[in-house]
Amino acid sequence: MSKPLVGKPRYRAIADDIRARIGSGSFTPGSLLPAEQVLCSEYRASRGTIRKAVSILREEGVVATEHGRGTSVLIASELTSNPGLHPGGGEQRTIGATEELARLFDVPVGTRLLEVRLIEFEDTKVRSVTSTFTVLDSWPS
Amino acid sequence: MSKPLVGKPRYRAIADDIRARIGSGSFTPGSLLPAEQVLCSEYRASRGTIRKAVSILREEGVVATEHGRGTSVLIASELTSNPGLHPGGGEQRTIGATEELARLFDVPVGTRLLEVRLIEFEDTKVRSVTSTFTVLDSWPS
DNA sequence: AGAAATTTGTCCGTATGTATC
DNA sequence: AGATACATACGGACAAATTTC
Repeated sequence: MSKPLVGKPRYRAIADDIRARIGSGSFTPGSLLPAEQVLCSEYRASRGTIRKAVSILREEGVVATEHGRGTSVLIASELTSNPGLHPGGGEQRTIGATEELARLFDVPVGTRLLEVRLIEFEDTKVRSVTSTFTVLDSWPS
Repeated sequence: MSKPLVGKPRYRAIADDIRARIGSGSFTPGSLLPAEQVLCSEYRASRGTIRKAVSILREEGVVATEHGRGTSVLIASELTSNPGLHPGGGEQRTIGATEELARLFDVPVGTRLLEVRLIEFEDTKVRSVTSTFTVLDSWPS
């Protein structure tokens, strides 16, 4: 771990750590994350805290969870080179379809989507944010 | 209440009920939702379940929560006439800024945003989804 | 087919911390 | 300072879906 863990909630620190492990290749796309019980032991945290951490990554489209099966890693080391969604940062990235987007596209949750983001500025202030999503391929297969 | 509450988790049934109460005008924009403790009593549910229900409405941009203050209603009976985000449904709605959008716009979470959604079809299949967000006004003041 | 083990989902209760009024 | 209200974290229990044997 070797994380400060100060100033932010444990569930967020854990989410950051898991995200980093995905980015570094410790967890590879298509594979399953360790079970919640295992993560509880590893991080010495309760299941609720672990589930909250994983839910963050799920929201980000980094992983997708299936009842009774486990949580799959969706994206790879793109994470490290992925500039994210900050103003002035990169303008596109791949994500796993969230529940809402999956419903719109009528594809399974976790389907890889390309997000292209356009940010319109007014001076230094953000005036509008536009995101366009398209399906890249299907997932799991 | 008088709800079936079957086939869906209690936290979702409760979220649906609160959303309906907002839509019907029982809870008006700008006012605070009853405290979590009160909702616990009303729905005879644990605090975790109530918090999960409220978090759904927060994700939807229907309400915004402030630590130590309470949860404010953001939108009004638009809810009932608001077609939402289904393909073929309406194309715009107002939401409260989620954490990510708030960061991009550099405004407080819950700031009212206008979302305009454009859905491109290929035959009957959705090819792309584009959402544009702009700031409507500030919140709380 | 079916039983058992695994894994995530839901729900409860409690305690403590932190922000606001 | 005190009261109120949300945030975080723990623990336990059972249900539901999947996989494995």
